[in-house]
Amino acid sequence: MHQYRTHTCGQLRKENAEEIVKLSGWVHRKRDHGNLLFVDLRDNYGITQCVIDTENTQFSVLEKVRPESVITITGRVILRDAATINSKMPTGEIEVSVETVEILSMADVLPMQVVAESDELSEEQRLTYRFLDLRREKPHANILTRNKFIQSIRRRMWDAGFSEFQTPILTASSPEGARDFLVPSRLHKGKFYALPQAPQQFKQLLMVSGFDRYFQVAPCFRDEDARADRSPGEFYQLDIEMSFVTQDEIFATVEPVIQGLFEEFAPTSAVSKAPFIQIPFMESMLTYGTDKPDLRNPLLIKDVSEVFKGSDFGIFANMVEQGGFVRGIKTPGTASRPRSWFDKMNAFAVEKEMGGLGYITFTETENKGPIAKKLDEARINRLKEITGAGVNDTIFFICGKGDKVVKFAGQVRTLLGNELDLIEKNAFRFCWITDFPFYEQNEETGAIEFSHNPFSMPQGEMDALLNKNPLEIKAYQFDMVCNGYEILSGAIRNHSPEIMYKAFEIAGYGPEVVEAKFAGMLSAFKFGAPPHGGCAFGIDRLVMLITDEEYIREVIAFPLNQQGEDLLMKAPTEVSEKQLREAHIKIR
RNA sequence: GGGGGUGUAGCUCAGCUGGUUAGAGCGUCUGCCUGUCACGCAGAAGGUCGAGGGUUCGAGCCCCUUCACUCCCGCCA
Repeated sequence: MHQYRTHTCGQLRKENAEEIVKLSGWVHRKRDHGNLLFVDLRDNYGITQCVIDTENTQFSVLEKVRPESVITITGRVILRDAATINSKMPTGEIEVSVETVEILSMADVLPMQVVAESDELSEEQRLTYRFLDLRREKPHANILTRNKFIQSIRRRMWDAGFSEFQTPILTASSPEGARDFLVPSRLHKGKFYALPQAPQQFKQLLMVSGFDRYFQVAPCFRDEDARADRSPGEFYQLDIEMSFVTQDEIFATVEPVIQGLFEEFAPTSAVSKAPFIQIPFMESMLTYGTDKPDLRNPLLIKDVSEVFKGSDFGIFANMVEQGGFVRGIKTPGTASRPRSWFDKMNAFAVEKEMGGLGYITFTETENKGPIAKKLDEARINRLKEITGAGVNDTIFFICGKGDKVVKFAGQVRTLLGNELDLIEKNAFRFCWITDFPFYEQNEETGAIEFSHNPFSMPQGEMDALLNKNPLEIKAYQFDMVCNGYEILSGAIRNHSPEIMYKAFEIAGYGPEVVEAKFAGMLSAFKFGAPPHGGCAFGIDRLVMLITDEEYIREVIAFPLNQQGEDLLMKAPTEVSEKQLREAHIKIR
């Protein structure tokens, strides 16, 4: 019987000495000493050193084999001399003395070096020859980690009483949200399917169908541009939905899953313990200048507008008078920093077209900085009280108006945290962001629009829609954030047709629009719908966090490049006239 | 849609103020080498300097156009 191997290349140990074994794999490295040749043979499981000398007639065969060729070696396992043991390799105490060699697949001269560090290769090369790239240690390990991670997700979800479902890939274009990928219909001229941006409506329909606890490792498709932490085109999410739940019950269900996953896959890192802290959206925007706060950064933004109101520091006082604000960030122990450092911080603000970055520094003897002289002692004391600043500390000020400046304060917080090396190392810090506004006002048109997700339930339900200022209504809408990355988004859904009609009416849509857009959902909600809610984790982003990768491509086997192209398979591509004709498509 | 960066040997890059025949490391090929493990030593081949146009006595280098890749903003309910 033909056989490719008796062991893998990561398997043999000194206990196997004297066994006749057969190994198959890739030629990782060759070290040719003329009359003695070492070949490192590599497979998915490891590397084993094989050795042959000129007494064996197959020496010349092996000598001519190029790196990355696939070969089978038969030979005897021998113990290495003490002096030649390689303690860096799990198989380093033995080697295989080659008896026969079979070449299964000779490799051509390589277009890129497989034995190289990732950062020595260009993205273009790596993606064009992804099959070579994925042979390399780190990319290979990342994809296997992803496998184990998803395996663990499934086990944890099943253990928590969830069932896994599959929902359609060919579905209807959804009117809200991202751009759809469209698929033309052959049978229905002029009509299109869309790939799902998320299984949102289907998982809600499953709840109406009485399934109670749903999850799916769901492929999602959005025709939007890429970022370092956002794969273009497609990504996977852990999609979850539950019936008869409150927001707190969703939190309590999800927290142990995510905590457990991070403790399992990042065992040497500090991981937040459930329950995770909850930060209302408005508070997050004030204190962190973002709705994705990195809690590893200890710096906090405080509103100090009251201190400057009516003060002699005209720029700030006037801004507060005009409805603006002043925010302060205390940085501990920075009083002795040279002037050039403060200039550098200021330059950052100028670069962002934010005027500048004011500051007061407190020493034993004086309050330094141009702003300090304009404030009386009472105001200075109030500043110290609000920010917690004391001797040797500096307060940086951000002054202005509007959303852009709120976010700028967040950028300053991040900059200062990095500059002062205050970011907690080797830690995963989780929090919930809650109470997102249900509506927001379009800055240009003044129109009331959904700020997030029209499927979520407004807090206060119908009563709030009827009696509150729309801009003050919160949604049962939440995110989970880890180290500055949004890793989950979720909501308690709106399962009431009446509330849905009213919610859309406030956003300027009549019932005919709701019926046209969400016919299936509305129909389902009219025949007995359980209150339900759920959420979705970005799986790629989670794997990126646990593998400590900066780019999401590193944890996806075959990612598209930034232009949404597959350089290996050459997608997207033109198609034949016949295919176009059948799809009723004409290219302009 | 907008902004930044990069493009020189198969790969990763250097190339000064515009000036002789465009360099290095790795890889490839040839020769030597029986204990290496990023083996070593000697040698060789390998270039449309992304493409097109311009300025100049002279362009890898300056200018214009264009293409590709990459990062960011917009966008991502």
